[in-house]
Amino acid sequence: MLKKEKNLDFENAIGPWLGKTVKLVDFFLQESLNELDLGLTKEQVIVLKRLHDQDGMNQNELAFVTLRNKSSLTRLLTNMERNGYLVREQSTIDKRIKHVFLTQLGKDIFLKIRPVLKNVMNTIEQGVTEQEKGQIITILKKIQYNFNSKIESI
Amino acid sequence: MLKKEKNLDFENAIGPWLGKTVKLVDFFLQESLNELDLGLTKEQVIVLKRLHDQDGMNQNELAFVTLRNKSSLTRLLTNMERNGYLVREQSTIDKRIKHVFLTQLGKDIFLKIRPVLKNVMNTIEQGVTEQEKGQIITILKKIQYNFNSKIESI
DNA sequence: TTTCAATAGTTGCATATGCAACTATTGAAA
DNA sequence: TTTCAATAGTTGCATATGCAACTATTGAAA
Repeated sequence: MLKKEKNLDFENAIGPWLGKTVKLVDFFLQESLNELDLGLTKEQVIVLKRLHDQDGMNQNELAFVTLRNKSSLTRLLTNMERNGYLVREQSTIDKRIKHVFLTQLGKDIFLKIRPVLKNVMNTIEQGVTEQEKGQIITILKKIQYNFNSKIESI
Repeated sequence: MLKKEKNLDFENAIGPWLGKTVKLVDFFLQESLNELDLGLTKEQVIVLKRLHDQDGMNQNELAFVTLRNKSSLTRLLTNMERNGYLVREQSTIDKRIKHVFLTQLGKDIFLKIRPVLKNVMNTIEQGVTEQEKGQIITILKKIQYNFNSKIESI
């Protein structure tokens, strides 16, 4: 068992546990979305959710809150615009900026998928006590702080 | 504040906190790898790590432990084979199966990146007490259990 | 006014991913 | 032996991603 110490220990480290957990959650989310047969990806769903909360954000803001590179966001929005979920509108004040608005279709679709998101969130927290919920969020905040101070660009 | 209850609450749910945390970790890991200028992706590094632990796994096993679709793995391995990190060898016992072995280059590269992985894992756990570490892993296991029982295919 | 660094968004290039359909092979039942 | 469902891996197609270089626009300094 001494040999173990020389290697990277994935069993007793937080990182790999986190990574695996999020992958399982993502699988389940995408699988649930596929069942709806709307051709939505989980990434698109997050954008719908953010715009539903705050319509008209510009692309920079949307990239920031969804933790995406602005070029990734550009193409994600292009796909979603093509599907009629949203529109981009150039700002009259600053012509560099584009505001993003949900269309009626986008709003309707979001209402359809909301139960799916709720179900995923409920499944995550099944059997997790309120105390544990507080504990994990506290620890996750701590971890985020460790990286926020190390990462300059989003 | 009553309106909040009707919406999905991303602030007090575990899922979004998990997702954001993993994204930050992944950014930092990829950024650290980019500094080494070896052209490695974080996905490739995980494969190197797994093969370093257990050389000669077949593709199915490797897909399973890295939580990847077998077609994703096929192409990930193709890229890594092209870069000379590994080789595939058809099994003589069952010709459908391909075993994957690290080359000397692959082994050398892994030793170079091991400190980077160690650093990421240390950064995650900075300021996290042993007690908290136990807590979060316990809770993550619980969450994984919730999904493992719901997801049939990997 | 002119100049030019900073900013918002886009595009080229390369990688990673999943689904569905495919090929090759295996092994058990007929 | 022959047949055929099951299995391992690959390929086509579409989406998502990040870096670097690009265009268009802004706004402040000269």
